[in-house]
Amino acid sequence: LSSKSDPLVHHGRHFCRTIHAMCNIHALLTQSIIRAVEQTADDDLSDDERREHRVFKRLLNLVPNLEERIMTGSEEELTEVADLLRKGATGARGDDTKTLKGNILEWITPKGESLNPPLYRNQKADRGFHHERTGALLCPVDLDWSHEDVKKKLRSGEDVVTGDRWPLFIYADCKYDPEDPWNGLLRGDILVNAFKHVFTSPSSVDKEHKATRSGNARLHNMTRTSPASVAYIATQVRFALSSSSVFSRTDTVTDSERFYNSLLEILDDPAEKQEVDALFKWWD
DNA sequence: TTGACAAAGATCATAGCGCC
DNA sequence: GGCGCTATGATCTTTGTCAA
Repeated sequence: LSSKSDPLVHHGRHFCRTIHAMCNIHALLTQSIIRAVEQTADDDLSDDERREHRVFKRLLNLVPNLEERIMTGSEEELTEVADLLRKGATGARGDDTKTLKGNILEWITPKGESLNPPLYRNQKADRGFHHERTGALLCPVDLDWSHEDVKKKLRSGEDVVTGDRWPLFIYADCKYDPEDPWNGLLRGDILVNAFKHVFTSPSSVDKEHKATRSGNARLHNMTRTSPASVAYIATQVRFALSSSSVFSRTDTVTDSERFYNSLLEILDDPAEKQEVDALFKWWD
């Protein structure tokens, strides 16, 4: 076709955004093939392995002929396939990180007002807990940002926020109800805006139909939201609000990987199925 | 109806950084 | 000093618009 890059790169981009953003694709393929060859029974798998297997299934579903290609191909070909997918995945993540970095400021600025002190589109050092607005949004739900010593501890790093402590921005209207943690969960405005930004088109956030070309959702025939796509967006937003300039999965300050996984875990938990179903009905 | 044009996005290439 | 990753400017592609 007209595209010069390998279709696998393209699929890798979508894989990152909607299936799994934080995995080692080569390892995933290798492990999954081993399981397929040994015909491991489903009961013998650990929870993690079962999760991994689901990811693998979705990947096969996404990429035409992938199963045949990796099952019959050589070791070298497998490595090449994994590499192209990985390239697409990291590329997509980088691109999203970049564009959200500037645009997110428009969504966190109250209408008709400006931020005080101002934040800059191309600079992150002043964000995170150093700024009133981003600090309030990132503040873990178990703390109260309006307390001065809470702010102080978060700023100094005395209180380290790990990825499993959820920030306020993932709740609708930034209201967390300790009695009912599901109330408003993952329905925040910023999330919705960021989601549109990435999947529909950046311009679809404030105007209905202005885009002059098809966005990511259409490019990939995406018709529904999925747990991984929302978790991905939440992770991107969390990073965009933070003061760190480098996205790293393992970095202990941002702890993005744990955050992402903790969201996925909740959304995958059979015990929460009802709530999750309601949530995605809302999203669609 | 058509097709040139330019805007809007997607993707690519690479410099720079931290780590071993 | 090499290696792997990320950020970001540069480049390529697609699509809606508008005038003929």
